[in-house]
Amino acid sequence: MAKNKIPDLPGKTVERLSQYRRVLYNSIEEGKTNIYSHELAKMMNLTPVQVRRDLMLIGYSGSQSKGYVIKDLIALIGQIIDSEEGEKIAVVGMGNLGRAITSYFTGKREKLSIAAVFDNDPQKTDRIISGVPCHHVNQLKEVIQKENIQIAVLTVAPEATHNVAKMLLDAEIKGILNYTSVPLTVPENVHLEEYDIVTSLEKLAFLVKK
Amino acid sequence: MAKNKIPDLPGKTVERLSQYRRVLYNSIEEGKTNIYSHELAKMMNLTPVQVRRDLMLIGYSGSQSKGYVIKDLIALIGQIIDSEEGEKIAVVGMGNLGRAITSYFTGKREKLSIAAVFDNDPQKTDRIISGVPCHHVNQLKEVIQKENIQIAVLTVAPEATHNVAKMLLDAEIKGILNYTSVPLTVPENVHLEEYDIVTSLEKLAFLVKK
DNA sequence: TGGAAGTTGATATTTTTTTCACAATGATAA
DNA sequence: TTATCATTGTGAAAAAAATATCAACTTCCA
Ligand SMILES: NC(=O)c1ccc[n+]([C@@H]2O[C@H](COP(=O)([O-])OP(=O)(O)OC[C@H]3O[C@@H](n4cnc5c(N)ncnc54)[C@H](O)[C@@H]3O)[C@@H](O)[C@H]2O)c1
Ligand SMILES: NC(=O)c1ccc[n+]([C@@H]2O[C@H](COP(=O)([O-])OP(=O)(O)OC[C@H]3O[C@@H](n4cnc5c(N)ncnc54)[C@H](O)[C@@H]3O)[C@@H](O)[C@H]2O)c1
Repeated sequence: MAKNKIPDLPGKTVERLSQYRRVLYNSIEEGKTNIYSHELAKMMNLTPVQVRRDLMLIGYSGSQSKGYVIKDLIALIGQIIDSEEGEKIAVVGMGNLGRAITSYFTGKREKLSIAAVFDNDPQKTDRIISGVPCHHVNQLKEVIQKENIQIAVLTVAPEATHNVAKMLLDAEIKGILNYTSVPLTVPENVHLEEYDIVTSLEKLAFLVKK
Repeated sequence: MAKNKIPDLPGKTVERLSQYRRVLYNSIEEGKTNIYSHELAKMMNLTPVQVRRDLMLIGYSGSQSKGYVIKDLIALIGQIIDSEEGEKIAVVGMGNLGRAITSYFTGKREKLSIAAVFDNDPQKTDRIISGVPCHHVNQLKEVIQKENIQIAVLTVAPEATHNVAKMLLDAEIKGILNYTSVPLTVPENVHLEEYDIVTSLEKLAFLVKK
């Protein structure tokens, strides 16, 4: 592994770093330049110690009097979690969810962009959707390799999940974010995240009934 | 607390129980009646020990020869995570995401239903969307209390988040699933879950670049 | 009949994640 | 100058989560 400047961070810390950056952008907009661990913690429903521990892990130091310098912290988080050249993303399945995600995400991050989307419905393909070209799914491998896309978001109809996943692996995708309710299994050199709103709601329902 | 039949389960176990049930439904459809821990584990990318541990926590016993009886297990998971009378949900913000979620979720679970949705755009209110009545947000408290809705999904425009959250708390909501990128803080008797696709994608990008 | 294979259930252990506790620092003001 | 205060950074402890290990049970088959 060539780049070894990246510390070996706990997964939870990586998620929080992304969230820290999000709220820090808001703070900048409000005109703040510095922030204390307890302020950041409050905004994220965490403890100040948790915040300091995370920042310690990425090697960032603040000052006791002024706290952390927001723009430096944002920059450092970027160095840690962004890739320098940027990372391209594909969304496969331009139904309700795929379109919602594409229109929401587009332009949100400098180093992460949705470079192509796919569907198998000719009504949707060969046009621009939310500023992104929509290709027919049978061009998936070609486009992914040409554009050097490494990450895919799966929002196809459930019954198409396994087929499309196979195509993605064949195109040597490196990470998949699976929103279909069909669980996937991938080789261990491919990173997989899954999310289902049903799980979140059932968890909430469980907590509420207690 | 009246109901004390509910074991005090780890949050992670609750999430997995919801997912077990989801894949078990699929297995039933494929004609299976019994399942071994290693099969369930494989489908969910877990270890068999993890599966057995979770089932132990809810007090379910299988047989060494036949494994677990799928329909019994589904029923028991239901007893644990579902509320008997069912739980009603509101979705606030009928934009792209709110509509995608509503159409996806409706009819998916017996004990969890989206009973009302809200928006502030007169073009969207006072009609049926994906089978659910859409009210103007200024009727939020009234409808939530009349329908006895305890859980809300927040998918409004970011700038409306705090206002709407305040209204939900005022209507004595018990759980909020927040999809806006604006972090919320709620009283501790209210349960809060947050999810943002940007976090998932940034985490994936981090893992991919390593 | 006996033993090999494969499974569950549970205790023990390890790993990961969070929290505690406090020394060190620097700013403030008496 | 010196005491006070709020803050950071971090080793140590605790809590939570995952994994290892293995006895006990069932089935099957030689
Ligand atoms: N994880 C969540 O929280 C969540 C929320 C909503 C929906 N979903 C899931 O996301 C998926 C999409 O949901 P939706 O509401 O957008 O459904 P949808 O029916 O609106 O969209 C599905 C899209 O997939 C396309 N498609 C079907 N087969 C395809 C194939 N082989 N190749 C390429 N595209 C194909 C269809 O043309 C359609 O555009 C479904 O699997 C649904 O279960 C998940
Ligand atoms: N968490 C995620 O992964 C994710 C993904 C996509 C979008 N989002 C967020 O979800 C929200 C909705 O996204 P979208 O793409 O559907 O946007 P959208 O603009 O399509 O929808 C927003 C809806 O909220 C309604 N609204 C605005 N103010 C309101 C108010 N005061 N009361 C009631 N309704 C109000 C609007 O009328 C509109 O229908 C945004 O905050 C967006 O940032 C999150």
